[in-house]
This record gives sequence, structure tokens and C-alpha cells, in this order.
Amino acid sequence: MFETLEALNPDQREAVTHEGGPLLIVAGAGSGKTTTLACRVAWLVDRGVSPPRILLLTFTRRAAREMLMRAEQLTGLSSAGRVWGGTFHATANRLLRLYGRGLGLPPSFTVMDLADAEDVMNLIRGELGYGAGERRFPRKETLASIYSRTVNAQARLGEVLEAEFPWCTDEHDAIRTIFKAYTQRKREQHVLDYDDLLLFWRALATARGAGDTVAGLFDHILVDEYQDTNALQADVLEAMGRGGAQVTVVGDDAQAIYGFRSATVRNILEFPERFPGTRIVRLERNYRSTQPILDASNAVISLSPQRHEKTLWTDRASGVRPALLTCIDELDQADLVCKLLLEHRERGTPLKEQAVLFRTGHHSDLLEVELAHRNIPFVKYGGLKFLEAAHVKDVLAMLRILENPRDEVSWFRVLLLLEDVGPATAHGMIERLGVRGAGGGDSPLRRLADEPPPAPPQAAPGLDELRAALADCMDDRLKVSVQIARLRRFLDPAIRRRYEAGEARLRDLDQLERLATAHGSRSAFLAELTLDPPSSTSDLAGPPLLDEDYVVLSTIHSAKGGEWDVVHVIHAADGMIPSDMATGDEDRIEEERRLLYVALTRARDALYVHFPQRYHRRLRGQDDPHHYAQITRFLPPDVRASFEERTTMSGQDDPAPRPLAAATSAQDVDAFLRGLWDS
DNA sequence: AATATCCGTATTTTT
DNA sequence: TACGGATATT
Repeated sequence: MFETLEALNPDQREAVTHEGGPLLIVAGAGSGKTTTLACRVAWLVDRGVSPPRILLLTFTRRAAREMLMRAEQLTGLSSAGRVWGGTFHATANRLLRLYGRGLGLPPSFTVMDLADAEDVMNLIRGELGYGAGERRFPRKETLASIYSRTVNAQARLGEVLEAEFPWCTDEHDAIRTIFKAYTQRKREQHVLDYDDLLLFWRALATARGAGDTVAGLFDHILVDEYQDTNALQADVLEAMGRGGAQVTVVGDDAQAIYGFRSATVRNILEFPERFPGTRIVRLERNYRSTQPILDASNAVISLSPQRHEKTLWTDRASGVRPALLTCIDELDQADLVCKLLLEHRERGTPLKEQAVLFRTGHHSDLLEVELAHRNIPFVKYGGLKFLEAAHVKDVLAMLRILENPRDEVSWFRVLLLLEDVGPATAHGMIERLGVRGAGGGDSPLRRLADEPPPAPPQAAPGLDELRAALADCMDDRLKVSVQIARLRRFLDPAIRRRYEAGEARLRDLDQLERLATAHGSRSAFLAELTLDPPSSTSDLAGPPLLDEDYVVLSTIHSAKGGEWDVVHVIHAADGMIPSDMATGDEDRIEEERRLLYVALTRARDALYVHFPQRYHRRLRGQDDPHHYAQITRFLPPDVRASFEERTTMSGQDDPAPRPLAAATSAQDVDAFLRGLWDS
């Protein structure tokens, strides 16, 4: 332990060995934040704190695992593994299963993800007849996001509508009615959404009696990525801290990128006030990147009108500036990225130490095709739609029913798989099964077995299969994977019949089955899946891929906390970064700027930013199949001075040096046009 | 009442 | 492009 401390710089050492009151560590990108936190955990254990009395809250499960592994290496003890680690949501889940009874929450509650929440909203919306009228009514996605924002930001519905969803203000009363019904239904059915996990945790921590118990569980609470927590999470932390635990938070306001989830940097800024006696330690020395890369990153963030009171420095000198590569179009970009990846690999950087980052999941589509074409292996983080696929949700719905027979949405979903059963019939059957019947009475599962609800003749064979499958799986001793296999005797034919491309979908179910073998109980599997979904294609692909060398493709959000020798940032065009969905108000644009900053600061040795000038229009365009983009507004000329600018003209199909000139004139035309309607 | 078919549209980021 | 919604058909 002593040697470990010796290896730290003075600021880090101060953070690690701080004793007494609350601690705020303001840690710039690459400043050894992970090391510092891991060391602090190790140091605490070394000083005799019992591991199970330490709570480490991180942004992802992966981050928690990594940190605890490092802490174990440092202490040489395996006991660090018994530290409580995970996300706020996963921790809430664990605590509520143990102590939720006092709040009227049975340990068998199920957790629904965003898609489920939207489905419930939709169900209620339909039942109350809001979709049917002449007037356009907010869609389920909008309803769910209004709801979540209201809860997480702890603002009044009216204010949220006014500020964020002005086009819905007319529907204020209807929305409130839906929210009431939504809440009531969740309670009746023992279902919690993501926001509920936090709400109930807060309720638990502030409750008379139970609160002392729960808050008293920990001597130390450490929170990573504090800039990306929201008001509710801050409340939870404060309540837990009142139980006597010492609180440590780590964050960087320049890396706040979760405002869309109601995260607020105010949590960091106001931390010293909420936790009196706070000690503040700043980590400004960067160990990750070369000075030219830091210069470019600093230049980008320095244009932010918001204050970021630190400048990173490093002693990693290098003569190589990051590159800003202007290429013709997306194809050209993909081509160049591939070439550079291979080039660096030839020079000794394995693919695993190289990453390609982008704003949204589908920004890598073309590149993925190109990589596959050239036999360059890759894994992609973020943007994984696996769990959103209809057929996967069907399986999960069946598991959920088994876990929590009052889960109406799941019943609905499963019954719709039967032939000749639509919404109306399904409703009737659900009624018959007594799914909504509160509290007592037979379980709907028992009723399904004993007195099957009337169904259309076409549905009879399917219904028998369904009953048999569910009955067989009610035995909790069966492993989840076995249960899934059993359920598939009902599901496979239904899926083949209902969806196109049935075979491909069935292969997804094979994957799900395989994923399940790694988990024990059904409830653990379901909770894991909603709280910590497989985050990359490699999580699903299984072991064989893992030994191979592969490039990492990732959304910038999912790349948070990561670092690579070589980093490519693609699509540095206005409309991509910032996403044109986010150009509404200034706060959101600033968040996009920080997003670019996060992307740039992931690089250790080499950084490439790619800007394709020409985009093919997605929507039908007749005479004009493409348009010219402008470089991202976050790289104005004086910032570009930190880059080495290069233009590629490698497109063989398009030998004319036209693009550069054309782009300039296209920009002029656009500027002219804007003058016509902006004024 | 369910299903087939067609059309329009909106399209981020994640626990 | 894929999904949701509306309309037409069984």
C-alpha cells in the first residue's frame, strides 16, 4: 500500500488519504481518476474499513467492476470484491429487494425499461381515448420523456411543458391524468420504472426507522462521474450521507454529457453547500494524452461560454499534432479510417488500442460495412437494439409474467402472439385472468392453468401451448436458460408466423438463451438485463471473438471513461456534432461541445478528426442526391490551428478537384438563402 | 374484431 | 428504413 501511495502525485495522494468530512475531487480528463478512486477504496480497506460497508456508485456496471478489480490488485486482498458496487439504479434495485417491504414493495417487483414504460403510457393513452380524437396528441415516447424529466428534475409538470415541450402545453390536463393513471397502475402491478428505483430509494433512505437502517449500512460512499447525476440522485446521496457515511464524489464539469437525462452540473457546483465542511481536491495533471492533443482539446472547450476552471497539462511532449482530415464523402471517410487503422496496426498498435467514436449509433453504419468487407474485426459499444427487438421483448414478457403475474403489459404482449387475438380479445382475457385484481385472489398463472379464458377457435392450439409452457416454467428450480428453451416451443412458431425474417429472429433467441446460461435465477436475469443490458455486440457474440484483436466502435456517450492509443472521431460536421436534434437551445449546444471534448480527450498518442464534405440525402431527392455539409461549429478557424489540416481527394470515381471549391460555394449559397428567411 | 396493406414520418445520447 | 397510424378487407 505504501508503494502504491508513493506512485501517486501529491494531489492524488491527498484525495486517496483524505480523512474526516466530505470530499469533492474535481478530476480533469485523463487525470488518473480511476486510479485515484480505486486506490481510495484500497486504502480504506487497508485501514480496516469492512468492504461490505463501502458503497461505490459508478455510471456503468463495467466501471464498477474495473475499479474493484484494480482495488483488489492494489490491496492484494480479494475482499475488495465484497464492496457494494454498481450504478445508482442497480444499487436501488438491490436495496429495495432487501428493505422495500416497509414501503409496501414486495421483493418480487419487476423493473421495466424505457420501452416498457412507453408501452404502458400507450396503453393508458388508448384506454382514456386520447389518441382517438381529432387533435394530435403527444406520442408515447413524448409522454414517457415528459414524465421522466418531470421526476428527475423534480420540476412541476407545467414548468417542464413550458420549457421543454411547448407544443404540448395545451394538453396539460390530459397529460396529468395519464401520469396519475400510469403511477397508479405501476403500484397495483408491483412494477417500477427507472425513475421509481431512485424515488423509492430516496423514500427508503428518508423514512423513519428504515431510513436509519439503510443509511447506516455504509461507512463510506464514493460516487464516480458526479457531473452526470441528477437532482434526485443528489437527494439520495444526501439522505444516505446523513446516516453517518463519509461521502466522496468525483467529477468534471467539462465532461457533463447527460443533460438529456436531467443530469445537472449543479450537483458538483453545489456539493460544498449541501455537504458542509467539504474538502476540494483538483486533479489537473493529465497522464493520458500528448500535449498537442491536449492543446486541441483545451482549445475546443475554451470556447464554451460556461466556466471550466481548469486547464489540463501533461509532460507527454510530442511533435505530432492531431489531424483534421477533410474527405469527399462518407465512403471516402470509411475508406480512410480503414487505411489508417491498418497502417497503425502495421506500426505496432493493435486494433484493440484503436477506437472510432461518433455521435449516434448509426453514424458507423457505412464504416461497419467497409470493415466487414476488409475483414477487419470490430466490436461496437452503445446503440445496441437487441433488447428492443420485438421478438426478444416477447421472450422477456413471458419471463416477466412468471416472475410477476400482475404485469399487465407483459400479458398483453404475450396474448397478442396468439392467432386471431387482437387488442380487444387480449383485454377480455386479461380481465378473465384477474391480472388487475389487486392483492388477494388466485394468481393469474394458476387461473390460466385451471380455467383457461375463452379465446377464438383459431387461437386454441396456441393457447394450449402457452399454458403448458408457462406451467412447466413455474418451477423455480429450472435454470433460466432451460426455461427459455421451454418457452420457445410456444414462441418459435408464433414468431415465425408473426414477423418477417423469422429465421434471423430465432437466431437472436439462440443468443438470448446463451446469455441466460451465464445467469442463475430468472429474477436476477431480468434485473440484469434491464439495469445492465449487454452493451456491445461482443457481449452477445460470446467468447470466440474475445481473443481476437478488434477495433472498438463506440458512441461518444458509451466511450466515457475509455481511452485508446489511436482515436478517430468521424462525422465532425455540423448537424452530426452538434446533432441537429440538439440545436434548439444554448444549453444543449454546449452539451454537444462537451461531447466533442470528451471524444478528443480519449486519445493517448494519435487523434484523427474526420470531416466528410458531402452527404447523400437520406430522403428522396430527385435531381439533388446529396448536399454539402459544413464543418462542425466547434472547430472554427482558430481552433483548427491546433490541428494539422489535410484534405484527401482519393475518390477514384470522382477525380475532379471540384469538392473543395464546390463546398465553399455551396456554403455561400446556403448563407445567402438563410439571409432570406432568417431575418 | 383481426389482419393486410399502404403511406408518411421522424430520425440522439442511456439507467 | 423501420415503425406507427390509418384505411380497406376478411
